[in-house]
Amino acid sequence: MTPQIADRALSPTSARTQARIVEAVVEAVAQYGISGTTLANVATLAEVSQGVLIFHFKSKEGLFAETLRRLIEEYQQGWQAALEEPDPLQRIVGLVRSDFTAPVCSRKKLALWFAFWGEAGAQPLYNEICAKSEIHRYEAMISACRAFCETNKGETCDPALLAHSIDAMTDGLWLQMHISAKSLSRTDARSMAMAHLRLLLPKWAAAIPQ
Amino acid sequence: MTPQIADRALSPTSARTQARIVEAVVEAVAQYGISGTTLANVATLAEVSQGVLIFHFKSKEGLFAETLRRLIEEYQQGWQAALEEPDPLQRIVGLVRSDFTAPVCSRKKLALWFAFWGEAGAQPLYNEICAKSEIHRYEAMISACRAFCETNKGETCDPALLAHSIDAMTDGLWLQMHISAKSLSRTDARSMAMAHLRLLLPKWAAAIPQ
Amino acid sequence: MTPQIADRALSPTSARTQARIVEAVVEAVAQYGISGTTLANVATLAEVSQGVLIFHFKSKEGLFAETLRRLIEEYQQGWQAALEEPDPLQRIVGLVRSDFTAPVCSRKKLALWFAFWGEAGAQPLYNEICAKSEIHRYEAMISACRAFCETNKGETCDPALLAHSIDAMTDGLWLQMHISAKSLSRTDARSMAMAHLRLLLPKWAAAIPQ
Amino acid sequence: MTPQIADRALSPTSARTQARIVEAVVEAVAQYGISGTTLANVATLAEVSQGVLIFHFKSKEGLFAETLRRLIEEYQQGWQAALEEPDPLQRIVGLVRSDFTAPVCSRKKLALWFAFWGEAGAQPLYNEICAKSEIHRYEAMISACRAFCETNKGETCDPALLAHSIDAMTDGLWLQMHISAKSLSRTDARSMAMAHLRLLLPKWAAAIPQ
DNA sequence: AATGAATGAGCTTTCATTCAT
DNA sequence: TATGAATGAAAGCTCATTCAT
Repeated sequence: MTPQIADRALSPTSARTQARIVEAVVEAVAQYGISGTTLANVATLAEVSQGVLIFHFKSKEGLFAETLRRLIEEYQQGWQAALEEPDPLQRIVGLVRSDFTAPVCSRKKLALWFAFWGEAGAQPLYNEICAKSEIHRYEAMISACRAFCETNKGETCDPALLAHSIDAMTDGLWLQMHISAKSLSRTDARSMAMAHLRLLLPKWAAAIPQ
Repeated sequence: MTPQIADRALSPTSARTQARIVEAVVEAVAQYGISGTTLANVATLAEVSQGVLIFHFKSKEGLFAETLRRLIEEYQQGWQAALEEPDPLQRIVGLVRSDFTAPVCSRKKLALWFAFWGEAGAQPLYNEICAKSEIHRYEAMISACRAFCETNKGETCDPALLAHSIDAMTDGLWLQMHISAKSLSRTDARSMAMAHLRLLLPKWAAAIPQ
Repeated sequence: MTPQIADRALSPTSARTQARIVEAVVEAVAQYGISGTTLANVATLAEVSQGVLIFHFKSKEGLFAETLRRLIEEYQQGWQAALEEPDPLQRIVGLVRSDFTAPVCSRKKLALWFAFWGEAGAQPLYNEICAKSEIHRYEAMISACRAFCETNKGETCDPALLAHSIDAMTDGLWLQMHISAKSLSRTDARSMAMAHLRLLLPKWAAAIPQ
Repeated sequence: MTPQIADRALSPTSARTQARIVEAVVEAVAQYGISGTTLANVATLAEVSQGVLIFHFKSKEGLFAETLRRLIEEYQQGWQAALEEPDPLQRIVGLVRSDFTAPVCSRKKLALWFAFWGEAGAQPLYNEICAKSEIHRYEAMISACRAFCETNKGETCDPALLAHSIDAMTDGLWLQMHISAKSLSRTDARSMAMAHLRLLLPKWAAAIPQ
């Protein structure tokens, strides 16, 4: 969706090669960290020559940025599916649950997210890409919250507070899964997120699944 | 508390130099990220020669590890002060609030934490240091939660759930402060953490400060 | 015969570059000694960048080891030619004379041998490579000596003693040529080796050339 | 005999410290080779600070040169004892045997000799020191040989050839002991040297010991 | 499109030497 | 005399990038 060369269609061969390379970056970053990931070990993992990496992505930074974009893209496709749900509460539930699906929330993907967040403090490019995605996602969440509050006029219901609290809990659970001293499993984390949601919305607890 | 050479006292000169160097690492990592931090720019920031870095810390990795240890040490000294509080609930409150004090929760320190967490996925050494500290802190939190539940026998009160939920929220708020698309301030984050606590313990909400 | 990468054929370009580099190492060690030979001066002598040295030989030690292997290889090809001689005595003579040919016994090559032998006391790798080659060569000498003694049944003739004595004399002459206080020439050394041989085998003196 | 500071007597303390340092150099060179010997590991072995090395020997090269001088000095004191023998043949025998005494011919000392000879190709200073010592020793040997030939007028006897052959054999045996693929013992080497002498002087074989 | 040898700037590290104490 | 922290030049090595093929 955000290919490197936007104005020209990629040949199928190129697309396949690029996908393979990005996959190798994911593997390398998870294995060696961002500072330990070199074009050489990416090339080895992708079983291509070093030259093609530059050929397709122009520079190492370009390769990393593209990898981040695809990571975000995949994440986005996950949560956007939840938006089709007509009921606002179920939309909120769907958004939260999408953060704990297997492809999004694997050990490898979490390592990738934290690797980029770790660098984001210093690399404005990553920061910007991450921030844009986060805003996008937050917008979806808060509009679901707003819709939910609308439908429950009698109750005091602050959509912003709700959205922030939900997002913070999700992010925190991701961090705990990543550092994993307590080795929190994906499903345990999801259960905790749901429990938090029930705590936030005690009146609708029955409608919120495990 | 965790000096580099544990079995021999450092000369005051050495201690001062080492402190200056570690300070420079903090600055450099916050500014350039872990992968952009070189011995050269650390030496420049500390206004010492590159040689002393190795002289005192043996290697770049040793320097980073020592920096991480001191970061954790500082953090720990913050939350351990809260343990002196006799009332369990106030101990919990104190632990949470200590995560949002200025020295622990500055933009620079957050960048440092996330830089290390980003690398922790790949660097077993960092992972181990972080994990050990996290366990230590979690122990303090859960024992406060247990004591709190003890004193409130009538209520259903799961100390583990309580502790996990509190920690997850704190971690999530740190992450949001770091990525900062919504530019969450330290005091706002603290307020949200307190609100979350009141939500978890509605019966004691009045005893939980802003 | 002992290429760096044994399981894959080198491209002609690589082979040429590697040969050039090894040649430069020989020059550098002869000129500056092992401890004075740096990747920088090898690169300068070979007129290549420092990077290629590592690219082709992985490390400085790898480069030195390969140089030693090629030195031995060249030496070996010299003495193995002598083995084709059918007469055992002439085979012995041939082996001895091969130690004093121009390519094997130049000032530069001697400097190289002694540089490696000097380090061999401390570097197990060099020691092993040297020892293996020496055993190989000694095997050739002693089997020639055994064959010679066989054909001269009447005489008392200890092949091991003969072989050891010949080798010791050769080695000693090499050392004297290297330290060269008396500036012993290659041909003078060869004459002395031949004289020593005639002394050891007085009955066959006439068959042993100058 | 050749102290670093010739014009001023050393204090006993200094002399002791210097001796200890030189001993450490011997150890270090035998263990790590010349290129692996640093002031740091010499200081560690000698259990002194790095500063004193420079204080006493001015530079690393000065330290090495002094070590070489003391090595030679010790060697010289060994063979000069043999000169007191009135009989020329026994003087020759004594000179040869002095090359195979325990202090002169240990694994460590041989490593030292070859380390310096290895560098002598490139370091004029070492070369000069070695050469001077060698000439000195050769003078002693050839004058013994001349005296021997004098007393045996009837025989053809070339003192230079004799001396060269003896020295070459000794040097060769040293080299073989150093590389030691065949693990030649000191006493075996001495026996071979004696056998060589008997071969050179068959008429006097009975007077030449094992 | 793809390769892989080559480059060269810059990295981490080493180490002889200096110097305040 | 002796120490050991500090220096700084230079070492070995890494790695993003280039380019002839």
